[in-house]
Amino acid sequence: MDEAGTRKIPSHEVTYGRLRDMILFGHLQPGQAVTIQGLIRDLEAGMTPVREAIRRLTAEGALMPQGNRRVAVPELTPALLDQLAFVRLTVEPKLAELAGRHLTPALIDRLEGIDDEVDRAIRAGAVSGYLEANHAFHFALYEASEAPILVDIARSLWLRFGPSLRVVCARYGASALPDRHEEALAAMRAGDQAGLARAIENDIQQGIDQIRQAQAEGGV
Amino acid sequence: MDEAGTRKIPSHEVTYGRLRDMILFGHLQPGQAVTIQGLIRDLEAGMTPVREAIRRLTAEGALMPQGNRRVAVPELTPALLDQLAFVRLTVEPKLAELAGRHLTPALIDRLEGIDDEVDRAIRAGAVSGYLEANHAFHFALYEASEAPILVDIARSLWLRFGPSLRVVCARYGASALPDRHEEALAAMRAGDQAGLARAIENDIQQGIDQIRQAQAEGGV
DNA sequence: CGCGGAAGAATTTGATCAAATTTCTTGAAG
DNA sequence: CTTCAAGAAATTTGATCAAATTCTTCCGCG
Repeated sequence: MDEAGTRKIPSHEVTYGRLRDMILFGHLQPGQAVTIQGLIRDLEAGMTPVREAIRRLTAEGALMPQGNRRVAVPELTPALLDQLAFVRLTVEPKLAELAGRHLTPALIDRLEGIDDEVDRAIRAGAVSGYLEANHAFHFALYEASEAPILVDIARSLWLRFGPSLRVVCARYGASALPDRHEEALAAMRAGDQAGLARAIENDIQQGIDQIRQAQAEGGV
Repeated sequence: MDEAGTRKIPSHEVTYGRLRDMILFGHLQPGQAVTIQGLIRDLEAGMTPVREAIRRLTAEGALMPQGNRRVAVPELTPALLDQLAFVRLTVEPKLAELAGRHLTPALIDRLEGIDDEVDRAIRAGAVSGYLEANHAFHFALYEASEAPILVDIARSLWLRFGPSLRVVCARYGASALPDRHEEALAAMRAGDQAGLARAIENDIQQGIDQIRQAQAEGGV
């Protein structure tokens, strides 16, 4: 048998996934700096995997080179949020519409199951659980679009969005969060692609409005 | 304080830039594989810089992991081109419109100078010169938008577009290529932001049509 | 006798780590 | 306030190990 190590997945992939999730689900706050040495300690990984993970996430916009040799989670200014909103509201409804053409009953069932998790997390006030289940719902749907370039772009947008969303959740609680998924699921069952795209658009718009409101109230 | 510093550029940045330009300007063909060892030889760089350059460009969609351990320049299928077209036609006219709000006479002069280079390259049939000058024109404009997220996305799209564009140029010659830049420059001088966005949209549409036509005729 | 395929060896390539070097930051002294 | 030195962090090279591809050889079959 094999020994303890899973040799199938390279260490740099694992390290990338861990760091990505830390950013995506808000375990690193906007503005927070990351160092190679610090991640070597925290993630218990070697230097090469950590370096590559940082480079990848920098290329995806999840990290930004700050000044000379530092890298940090970027803060979402109102101007940046406008740009994010513009692209998200273009790309993600399109993904939903495309996905609507390839939906199977099995996938709809799976999405309902994920949405149940979202609801449970909201009722329990579990911020991390909400963020992860909400992400899972959207990307399980988007993957069905069979449009890898659009999915890539959506991933990058979510990485830029995640840290700030976490801050909002922590401030106002998870109960005030958007869940237009019922609307989306109804459209899926009805085979209504345009309605599905609209439901996703509303869901996204609501999340963006939450962050805009939080920004207006100060303290990012 | 001291003059615009001669900050030393790390080797991995230089290596990234070189490899990126090789892809962007079609010196690597669609489907062509790249190896770490090969790039160490060709770019005369160390292993770490090459690895990081590959990771970054993979994250940007300029390279794709092929099967088990290889990475290659992805081929642009009709389905992928549709996705690219959708996002390019959304993001780049928007970039043009935003840039239109920050145009200065100096920048317009500079863009005219770059467009002269484009024309010269077309008349000379210089494919590489055309690709580089055309890229310079668009991104000199886009940079003025002060919308870094949209610029990032546009860069990623161009990286996915470049190799196939080169193939089309090489096949039909550079003289059949789009140059709606005059239209764009006229709109800039008139302060017509909507017209500028339309001109850029036409320019992009023309480039996409060229590749669609080439794909329809076979041989990527 | 020639052809084809499979098994195994050799070479190439990728992944990871550790050490050496360079560069930047920081804090104290002039 | 500037300058210099010490320390920490990032960069880079080289070495080592693991995985995969390629090449070779040999056996069986037509």
